[in-house]
This record gives sequence, structure tokens and C-alpha cells, in this order.
Amino acid sequence: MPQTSPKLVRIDPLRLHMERRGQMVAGATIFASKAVNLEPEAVRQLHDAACLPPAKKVLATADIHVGFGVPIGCVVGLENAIMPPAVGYDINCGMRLLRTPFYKGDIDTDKIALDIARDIPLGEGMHNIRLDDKCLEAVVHQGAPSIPLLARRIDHRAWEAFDSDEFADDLARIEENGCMPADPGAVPKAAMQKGSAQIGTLGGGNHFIEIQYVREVLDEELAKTLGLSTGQIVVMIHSGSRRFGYEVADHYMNVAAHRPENSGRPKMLSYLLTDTGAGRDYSAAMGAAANFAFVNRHVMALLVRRCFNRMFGPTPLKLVYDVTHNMAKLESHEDGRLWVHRKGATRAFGPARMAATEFARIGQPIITPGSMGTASFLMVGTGRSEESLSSVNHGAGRVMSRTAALGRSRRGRVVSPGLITDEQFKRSMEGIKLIAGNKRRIKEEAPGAYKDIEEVVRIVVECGWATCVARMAPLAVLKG
DNA sequence: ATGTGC
Repeated sequence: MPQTSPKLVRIDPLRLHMERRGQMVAGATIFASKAVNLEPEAVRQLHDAACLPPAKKVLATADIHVGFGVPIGCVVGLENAIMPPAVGYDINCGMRLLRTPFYKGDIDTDKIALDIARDIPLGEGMHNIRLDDKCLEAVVHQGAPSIPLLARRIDHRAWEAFDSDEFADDLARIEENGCMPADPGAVPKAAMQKGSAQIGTLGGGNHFIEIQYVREVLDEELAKTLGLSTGQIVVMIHSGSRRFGYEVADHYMNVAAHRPENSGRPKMLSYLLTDTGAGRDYSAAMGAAANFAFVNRHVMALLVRRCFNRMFGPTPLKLVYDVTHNMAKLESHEDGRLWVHRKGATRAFGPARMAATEFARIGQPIITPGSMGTASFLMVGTGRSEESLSSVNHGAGRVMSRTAALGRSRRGRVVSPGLITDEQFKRSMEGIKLIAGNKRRIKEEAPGAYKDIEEVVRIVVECGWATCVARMAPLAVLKG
């Protein structure tokens, strides 16, 4: 374990720098203002990541908070190495934004939310669509493009909402077109077995489906290009690769921990060299989990669309974008060709790096949720974010642990009064329909447990990395 | 993040 302790120096109102010293291999920057709460433990975790031999560039965005081994809200650029804990357990956890043709007041959003909650299982351990081995293999190998294949193979209500004409447009609006390089052969059996029935489920923790409306358009031209205007109802989905990704992560964290290059290093700081079989296998299995997550979010979107169709007749529910915030990718940057690990960080490519896509003129869309009860943002990348390895934050970030918010242990035992009172929680959710899969733990996700999204987004914009398109506010929230 | 154990 690194012995030196991190020393942060503020270099300007938006940047704190941790100079390279002691066992650090790279310096580290935290992009945060004075108003942003920084947990000392998260800063220490960032420091530990900067001590890894393959570390080339290490940074954190303002939503940094404590994670397993590596903090959430950080970017780790490694040379010739890939690191399971720097991706996290929920491989390709990400955001999807859908736009509806409706405006606030047009439709009963509480009713549609209740309907969605009947069709999409919320919470841990939930199952929905059981895939046979061949289907599952197609999903993990091909990602979102496998979806028409599933439609023909299995008989399920999701396919009532499938529209083959729209599907090509949808694929073009998913990061990597919904497909990462993958090899099902590298996926541990436990992932295939325990994940086989979890396509079309939300999961727990911070995952959600929200019915929101565009409260404010912040750039008319960009909003118009992306098909959004003031008052419009949108649906935001936050979910990942469920048990499938968890098992992939767990397996390869153990593989990494036993490699000679990690001798004496904690499991949660272990990496794999990309010129080894184990490194290539993790990369291929991570891709498989990423594909699983793309399909999961797409199937949930189909289920949501089916609810709209049922309630309002045929409803175009267009995909604005689907973007991941837990992934490692090999990218070329000023610091060279790096495995860019975004753990709770969103890629923010500008127009130039989106040249071959329909976003070549505006840059890559970025979907940044606040907490339930507060606003979410749609932004686009400017291409001026080389200092963050083309990355921005993934959300608001926590200010307190789940147990601190609740005052309870995971088993439900009261261990302290909890930092979020029932009264506070109620007030922060006023006027918002809340459907919680796990009512006992819902306060873990209270708006008061999160940083101020407005400040976190302000920092991204001030740094010049992204432009705000719209601010969305929740009307109904579905939580695991 | 994850329906679970040294």
C-alpha cells in the first residue's frame, strides 16, 4: 500500500492538484470548486490509483465519492493495462434518454409511471425475460444489434413495441452503436447463469426510471437539433448490466489479485496487463457485460414504449441518446494511447471525434442525472476536454454513505438517527410521484444525500468541456 | 453495484 498521503493544492477556482510525489507515478487533478464536498477517503483512493505502475493520467470530477478501491467520479488512464476495479462492479452502468410527443399537463404521468412499474421489475434480484443460451450468447456478443434476433426467437410483450424502421435510428444513438468488442468465451459461467433472466430489469441502488419534463431549454439550437422543447415529457433510464456485470467484475478482480504484477497490492487496486491472456479476457468479458447492459436498457425502453402505446395509442418514443458511465476504452490522447477507465464518468467527445455519426455537428450528447427530486441535465461535448481525457462527471455524487443517510445497517437495524430525517425527505420529494421497489432503503437515495447537481454541472461548463442543452425536472420516479 | 456468505 502506498505510504505517502495525498496533498492537494488549489490552483484555480475549478482545480485542485495533487502533485506527483512519494510513490505516485502520475499527478492527479480534482476538478472541483470550494463549494464541493470532498471525502478524505475518496481523495486517498484517487491518490492510490495514481500510485499504480501503469498510471499515466488520473483525475476526478466534482461528483467524486468513495467507491470500492477506486473512487466513483474518476478517470484513470493506464498504459498497456486494464483494471477491473477502475471500471467498477456495474459494467456499462449508463443513462438513456427518450423523448415523447407529449407536454406537461397533456398526460397523467403518475398513471403511466404506475403502469411501467407493473411491467418492469424494480430492485435487486429481479428477473424478467429468460433467454436461452443461444440468445444470451447473441446478446453478449453483438449487443444492441442482437435485439431483432431476440424478437424472432422469443415471444414476449416487449416486442409488441418493436419498430424495425426506428431500430436503425436507435442504434445510431447508442454509444458505440450499442456494441463493444466481446467474447462470450471469456465470460465466467456464473454471469451467464445468474444474468440469463435479468434482461429488462432495473436493479437497485441509484438505478431509476424517471418521467421528467424539460423545465428549461438552455440552448435553443441544440435542443431543437435533439428534438426537445420546453415542457416536453421525457423518460430517463439509469441502469446497467445487473448480476451479469457483477459476476464478470467479481471474477476478474480475483484473477487480477492473483497475478504476480499485483503481489502485495490490495485486490481492489489490482490491474491486468493487456498483453496477457487474462488482460485480453477481461477486456472481452467487460465488452460482453457492456453489451448485456445496452440490451437491458433497450428492452426497458421497449417496455416503456409499450406502456405509452397501451395508454395513448401508438406513441413515437424516440431515443435521444444512450451513454455509459462505467467503462474502460482504448483511446488516443495527448498522453498517448491509453486505456481510459471511466468509473462514474461520462465520455464527452466533441464534434470532431463524433465525425462519422449524426452528432458530427453538435458533439456527443451527455446525460447527467441529479438525484431523485432534483434536476437532470442534457449536455453535449465540446471537444475541449483533453485535460479530463474527454470526460465529464456522471451525476451529482454522494455527500454521505448509504448507511449514514439511513441511520441503519443494511439489515435494517437502527444504528444512528440517520442524517436524513423523514420530514426532510418528504419535503424534498414534494409534488413528485415516487414508486420505490425497496421502501425501507429509499432514504439512501434522498436528494439530501447527494451533492448539488447545479454546482457540479456548472464546473463542467466553466471548464469548457460541455455545453448545457436542457434542464429536466422529475414528475414521477421509479426506483429499485 | 450485487438476492449473499470465511
